[in-house]
Amino acid sequence: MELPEKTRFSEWFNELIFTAEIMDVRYPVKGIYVWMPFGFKLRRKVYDYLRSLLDRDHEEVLFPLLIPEHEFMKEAEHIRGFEDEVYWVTHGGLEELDVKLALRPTSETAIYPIFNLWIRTHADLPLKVYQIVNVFRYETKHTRPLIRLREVTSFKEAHTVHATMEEAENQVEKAVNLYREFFDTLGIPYLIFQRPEWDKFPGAVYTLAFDTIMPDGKTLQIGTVHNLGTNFAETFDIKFETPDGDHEYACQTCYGISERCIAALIAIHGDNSGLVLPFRFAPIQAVIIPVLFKGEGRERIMERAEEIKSELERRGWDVVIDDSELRPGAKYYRWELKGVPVRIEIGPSEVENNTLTVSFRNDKKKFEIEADKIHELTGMAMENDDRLREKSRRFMEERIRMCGSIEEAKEHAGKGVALFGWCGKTSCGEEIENRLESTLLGILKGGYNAESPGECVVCHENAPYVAGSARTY
RNA sequence: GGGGUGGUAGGGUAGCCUGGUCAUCCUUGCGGCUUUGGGAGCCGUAGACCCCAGUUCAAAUCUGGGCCACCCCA
Repeated sequence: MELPEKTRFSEWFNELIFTAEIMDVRYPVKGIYVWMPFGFKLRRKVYDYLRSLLDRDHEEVLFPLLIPEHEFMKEAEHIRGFEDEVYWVTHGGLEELDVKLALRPTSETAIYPIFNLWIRTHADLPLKVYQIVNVFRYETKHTRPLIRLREVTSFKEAHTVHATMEEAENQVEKAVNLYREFFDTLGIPYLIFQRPEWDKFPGAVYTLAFDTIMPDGKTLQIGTVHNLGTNFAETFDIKFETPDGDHEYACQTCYGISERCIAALIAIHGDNSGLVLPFRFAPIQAVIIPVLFKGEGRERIMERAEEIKSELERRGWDVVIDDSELRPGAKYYRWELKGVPVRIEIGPSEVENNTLTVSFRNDKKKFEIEADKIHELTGMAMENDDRLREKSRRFMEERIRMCGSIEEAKEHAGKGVALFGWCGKTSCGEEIENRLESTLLGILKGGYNAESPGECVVCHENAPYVAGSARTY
């Protein structure tokens, strides 16, 4: 029952996911897991928020899971990027299908043939839609819950279409800002990189990616934004009539976030006692623990607990009273494991003095407040979340280092993100990957302030860019 | 991509080498008594040899294959 220490991150994470009842990891197919009720509530709160951000200027749609082979095979680069990992539906019952159907690994080739029908003139643009769906990838190595999955259950993908490249670039920036807001609210710090040519989304002109640093120093890609230019428009013949009557290919973007955001949320905030969750996203925001003694006003304590519960619920909190038969200490451990941000204890003394004993999950310090100051708890919970965010940011920044030499970068890329000057040439980029034995994340575009030292860490020629490298998930 | 280790109850394990008695222990679940301000105790009870084939009078144990998990290296 004892959770491994967080310093043994991999074990800690796997164990926590299961014991905190986020996911049941026992589903008998590799890389496929079950969302349990508690985990699903967490997912829902996070995705409701993500939805609310997108709903500002996107429309939600739902495209089919199955993609006919001839559509999937249209975009050459795209196919090459995914062919190793696509699941195919080849049979209907006992009959072999004439047209094989791909389980979407991502939905470009499902959506864009229909965009071709939807888009006629400049008045149809810009078009901005998103969907939250499951996608399938036949991962061959090391699957793990929430991080490397064969069925990604929570893929939010947005797809936009624009008249000009400039507008598409603009949209990329908007998407980046939207993701910034999302991760800032979750308290997940990030670095933004423009991925190297060989690591961009298959079919994209360029790819920006959000990476966060996990407790073991490896980075986790938690969001991507792609400028597709006219690459897919040319393949799927997505054209529009301009005001002048010409026909031009549209420019597209797409950007995605998966349940890796929840992996990051858990990994970054959690501690040796279990989950730590920001108030806003906690499935249970407060637990009330009645402390009952034999014959000492049990009914009065339970009544009081109910009153406090209703009071908090009126303020929109999700509250649980733990009236199980466990002793109070056992209950504390249980709810700390589950990351409940606020704990309120009510016993004979609280009833008598009209107070509440409160403890926040973060720092675990207990204190008393007057019961009629209960309205102050929301503000305190928010301040607590601010501290969580700061702590996470500090953690990340401690693991980023500007490195002046290959040797230094290699040393540091095993512990966090090594930054260095890069001329931008592919040959130097490849040499960096080989010599550092880690992944070149790309050109730093945000999330951390760093100036280029002026020369490339490999060729020592002029380096306009700061690039980063790390071991990655 | 390469290598290694393993799969026994809901979770964690012993037994396996050397085939043969009621498959070990901890934990969890359930019922009861007692207790409750940081993981209580006692009594009772339930629950397992990953799947498929093979060898054998007999397989958790040996052999082959499959599925799954974990670790190390690239």
